[in-house]
Amino acid sequence: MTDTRVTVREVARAAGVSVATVSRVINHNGRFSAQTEARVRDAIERLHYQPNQLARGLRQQRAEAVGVIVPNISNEFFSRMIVTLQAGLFAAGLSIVIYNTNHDPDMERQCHASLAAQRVSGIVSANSLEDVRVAVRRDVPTLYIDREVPEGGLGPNVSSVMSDNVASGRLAAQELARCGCARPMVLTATAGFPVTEVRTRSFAQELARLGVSLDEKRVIHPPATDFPSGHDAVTAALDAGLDFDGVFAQTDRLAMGALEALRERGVRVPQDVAVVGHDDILLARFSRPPLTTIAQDPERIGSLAAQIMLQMVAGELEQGRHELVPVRLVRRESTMRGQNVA
Amino acid sequence: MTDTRVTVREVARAAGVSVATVSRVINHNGRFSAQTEARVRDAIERLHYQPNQLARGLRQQRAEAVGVIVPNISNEFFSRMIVTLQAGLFAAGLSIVIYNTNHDPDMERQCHASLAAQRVSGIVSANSLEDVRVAVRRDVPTLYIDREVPEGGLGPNVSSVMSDNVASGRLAAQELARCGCARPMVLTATAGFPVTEVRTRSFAQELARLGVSLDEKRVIHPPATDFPSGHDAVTAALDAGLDFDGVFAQTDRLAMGALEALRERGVRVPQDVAVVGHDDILLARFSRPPLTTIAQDPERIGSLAAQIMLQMVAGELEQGRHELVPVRLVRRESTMRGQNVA
DNA sequence: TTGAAAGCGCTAACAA
DNA sequence: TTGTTAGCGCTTTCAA
Repeated sequence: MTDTRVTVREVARAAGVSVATVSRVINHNGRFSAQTEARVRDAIERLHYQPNQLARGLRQQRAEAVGVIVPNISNEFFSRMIVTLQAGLFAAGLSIVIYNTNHDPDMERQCHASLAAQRVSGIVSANSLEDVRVAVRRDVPTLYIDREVPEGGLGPNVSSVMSDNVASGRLAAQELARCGCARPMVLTATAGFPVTEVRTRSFAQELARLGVSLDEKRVIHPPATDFPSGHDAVTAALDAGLDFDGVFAQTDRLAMGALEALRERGVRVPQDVAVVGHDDILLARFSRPPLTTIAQDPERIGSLAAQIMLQMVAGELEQGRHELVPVRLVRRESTMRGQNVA
Repeated sequence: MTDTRVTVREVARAAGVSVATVSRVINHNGRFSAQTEARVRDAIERLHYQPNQLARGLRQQRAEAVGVIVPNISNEFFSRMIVTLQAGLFAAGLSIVIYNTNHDPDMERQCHASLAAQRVSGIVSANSLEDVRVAVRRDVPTLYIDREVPEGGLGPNVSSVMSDNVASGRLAAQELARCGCARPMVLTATAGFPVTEVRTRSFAQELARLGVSLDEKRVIHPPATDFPSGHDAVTAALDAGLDFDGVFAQTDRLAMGALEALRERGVRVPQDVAVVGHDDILLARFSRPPLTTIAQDPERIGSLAAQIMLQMVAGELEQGRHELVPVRLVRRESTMRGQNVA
């Protein structure tokens, strides 16, 4: 069993060298003879020595850990992303410290304070509300997930990884157009959410290119992005007599709420209304009907994030990296109309 | 902006006191006049002082952090549990460091080594394969989730929290019996998984009490607990001509795979076969037909875990606490036969 | 190639 | 009530 008590001192004594030499061997620093190294490694092995990360961190002025801030880790997108992020960082000896903010700005401030106090080597911030300008003043490498970040002038300590949201909007537009939709509706997030606004814009643009116009009154901002919000928004739209024959819902949960509302009112999907979701969560293939959706790749995002974070921590980046991860359309029954069931 | 550079020294100087006094005020330790306290707090405020957790941890011989080891955080049960666990610990100033092991014993060893090196204050281990006897020798408080732990004699540093698995088995048995099932089948985990074995045993016992017997040949151990395993196991059972009229699947994913296999073969649920799942994941209400299942309460488990961990860390426990969290039957269409659609 | 020693920022024992 | 100081375990000059 790893004995918590052993220190460099013990190892040094056991190996018959100084603590400095032990440290050199551990960190591959400076020079030492092969013989010395062997003796030290042997002592480490025998004593089950575990370098104290607290002491090392104090000395180096930073912990071998990265902070991860997400709205809610039980969101499938984030939890899947974190799996690969964690694996990638762990392989390089970095641990991850996780916080959920539930989009609460105050909680977010507390998390950042806690991470500062822990002197983490970097911060991965997903979909945070925090002001980027504030972050830039910090000197700790920060990587934003799913977040529009001004590319230039932020220096080497700010990077970002996100899905190709322009492609998302475009693919959704193409799919609904292919279904022959003439009056498409959008269920998006609360107004002002950059990522979803990009998608909506791109959606409208591509529709226009295809000769379909997106009417402002059919762009709906539900209070949240969950199932009930989708359900209620569509129910309200039907009640208000809003006329639509296609839906682009910016989360699958919104889409599934929409499907339920439509079914309740006897509106047929895809015959009367075609529906495209976004994310491709596990649920999507089980909805009634199974949901066509724009799949994100959270695993890819996580491993890319790990890679970039490691580069930033190592000081290898002259400039922040800003990466777009491809999305793809997953066609299921909710858009299977005659013309595209090839 | 939190300035990373400020130390107790600066604060002490600014407040016109010694570093010891600053430390006392911060930690509510020892005595100090109200006036001194005010001056110190003021200085802390003005300088945006953030105590260095690395230094504090080194001095105290332990970090203000708890390690969390799970098979895979993208498993809904764990991610939901972690949300409340994290919140509960954060409120007490503890961060959580997370690892995924994917049930790999070697990875698990590495994680424990890493946590030891970080001198975490405690470890929450979910469904781990690690030997408890090994853990007992460690002096760090360890809390097992979903894990049978011998209650006595482990001392104050080992606790456990899990669902009431005996109740799970009983409820499933009652539900299938109520459906009139005479030849129930069980889809469980790989043999030797303690938690699921408890459920199976309790299931069989309650069935017996109700006059139904569980035939060994209808207890099936699929290779994994996911959708394909459930699908393949049921398909194989049908192919083998196994006769059954009810299924207790020990995860909802297994259950959903079973539903799909049954549908493919034209077996009607619930008319021909009634199905009960376990966990109540988000998906369960969307299956075809919607799945009756035994709901676990991961949020409750997480917050209880936080509470117990805090007690252990504070040294308030004479004995480890071993808590059972209630489960409940959520009845949906997969068991709605005439006799119990009340 | 190796060792001695300073010091990272903090807390706590001891003195005053 | 407050201050002085040792030392947690490590890395890294500086000297040898």
